Amino acid sequence: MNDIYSELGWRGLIHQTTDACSLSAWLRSGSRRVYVGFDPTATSLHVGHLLPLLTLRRFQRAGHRPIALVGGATGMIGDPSGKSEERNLLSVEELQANIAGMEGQMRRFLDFEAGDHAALLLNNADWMRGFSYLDFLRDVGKNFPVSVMLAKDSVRGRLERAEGGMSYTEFSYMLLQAYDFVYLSQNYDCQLQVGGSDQWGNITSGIDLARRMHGVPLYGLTCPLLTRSDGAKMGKTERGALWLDPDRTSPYAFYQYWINVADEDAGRCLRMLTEVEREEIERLEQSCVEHPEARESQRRLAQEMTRLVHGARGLATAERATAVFFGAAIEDLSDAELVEIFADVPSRELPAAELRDQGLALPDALVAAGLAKSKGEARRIIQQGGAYVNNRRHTDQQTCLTDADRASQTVMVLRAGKKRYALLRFTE
RNA sequence: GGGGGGUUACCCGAGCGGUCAAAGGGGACGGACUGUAAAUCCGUUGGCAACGCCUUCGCAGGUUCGAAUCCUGCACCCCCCA
Repeated sequence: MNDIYSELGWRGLIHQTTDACSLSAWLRSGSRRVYVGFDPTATSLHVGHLLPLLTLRRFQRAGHRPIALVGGATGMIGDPSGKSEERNLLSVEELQANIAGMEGQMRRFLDFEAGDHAALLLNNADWMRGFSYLDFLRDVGKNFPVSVMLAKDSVRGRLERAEGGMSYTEFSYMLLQAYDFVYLSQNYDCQLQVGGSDQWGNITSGIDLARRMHGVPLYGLTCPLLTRSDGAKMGKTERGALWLDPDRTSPYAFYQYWINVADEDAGRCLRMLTEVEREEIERLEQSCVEHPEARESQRRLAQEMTRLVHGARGLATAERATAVFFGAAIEDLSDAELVEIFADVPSRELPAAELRDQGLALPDALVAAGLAKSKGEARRIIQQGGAYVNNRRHTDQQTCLTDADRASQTVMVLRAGKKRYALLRFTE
C-alpha cells in the first residue's frame, strides 16, 4: 500500500480533509473504497473535472478501490455549489447523452480489470429512482436541520445576492449528494469521498447524515481549485473550456494549451495533473528557473497530459501538427496527413477550376479561406508581410495561385500572421 | 406632468456647415524583438473594378451649392423637479 496521503500532500492536491491524522492512518492500513461524483452537465468532461478524476486514479494506483459516480439523479436537479444563479434544468434526453459521453471518458482513466481493487462505475439514478418523495423526506430529510442547510456557503452566497435567490429544488441538492455517500458507505463499504474544493459542503453534509442515520464516521477530502498565477481558472480558453472530447478540443489544441502554460504555473500543473515522479518534477522546476527558454516543463506537461487524455496516437498527431505549424515543410505531406494535422483549422472547398488559367488571386484566396473579412483586409495582410502559402511568405498582392501552389493533391495551406491557418481544398 | 442632456465606426469617446471615412484611447489584426511567453516598439483598422467611386455618425423627412454638424417629426436612453 503506497502512502497515497503523503503523495497527495506533496503534489498539492489536498485542500481540506476531515480529521487528517486518522484519515492518513486509515488509508495506510488497508485497501479502501473512495468515490468521486460527477454530474452530467455536458457530453464531455473538461479539464476542471480532471483534478478529482486523476486523484481517484492515483488512489487506485496506490492500491485503493475507486468508484466513479455519475450523477444521473443529481444531474436532474443541478448543484448550486459555486453557481451564482439558478440554472435551467436539463432535459432527460440531454442528460442521457451527457451520461453516455462522460461515462465513456471516465472509463479510460480507471482500471476496471484490476482484480480486488478494480474500479466501479455507478449511477446514483439507480438507487434514487425507486426512492419515493415521502420516504425520502422521512428517512433523509428529517436529519437535515434547515439552520445548518442555510449556513452552507452554496446557499448563503446565493441568498445574500439581491437578484439571486434559489429554488427549493436546488436547495434540496445537498440532501441527494449526502444520501449518495451514505448509500455507498452502506452498500459498497465506501468511507471516503473526494471532490473539488467547491464540494466541501456537500461532502460534509453526507458525513453528517451518515452519523445521524447510522452512527458511522466517514471521511472527506477536497482538491484545490486549479488556478493560474494570474488568477484565472486553469483550463479556460478564449473559446471556452478545454474539453477532453477530441471533437470539441482537438489533441493539437489540447497540447498547445499546456505548451503555453506560464512558467510560474508549469511546476504546479506537473505536480497536480501528471504522474511524473517527484524527483523528475523537481528537476524540471529547476530547469524552468535556469533555462526558461527551453520550456522543458511545458513540453513535458503537454506530452504527459495529451498522452493521458488522447493516448499515444493523439500525442503523435499533436506533436506532428505542432512541428508543421511552427515551421516544418509542408510540401511532402499527403492529402490525408495534411487533413489530419490541420484538423482544427477551418477549411473551405473551392472548385479546382479556380486554379486554372489566370489562377486564384492571393487576396481572394485569403478571403475565401476566411482569413480576411474583405479584400482590403487581405491586401493589408499581404502588404504587411503576414500572408503565407504553404508556410512561404508572399508579399506581392498580384500573386496568383495555380495548381503548382497546392501542397498536396487537393490541399493548399494558407496562413495569416504567425498562427492563423486555414485550408483550401480544391475539388473537381 | 414640467425642465434639461444624450444617441458617432467592434467598444469608449471627440467633432458641432465645407479641408470628415470622421481626433484620441481600448480592442482586434499584421510586423519586429522573444521562449509559440510577458513587456515593449512599429504599422493597419468601412467597402470596392482604388490617386477615383460607393456606403457610414439613432430613424424619417427638410434647409443648403454642400450636413455627423442647422430645422421638423419619431424612437430609445439618462438626469433634475413634481
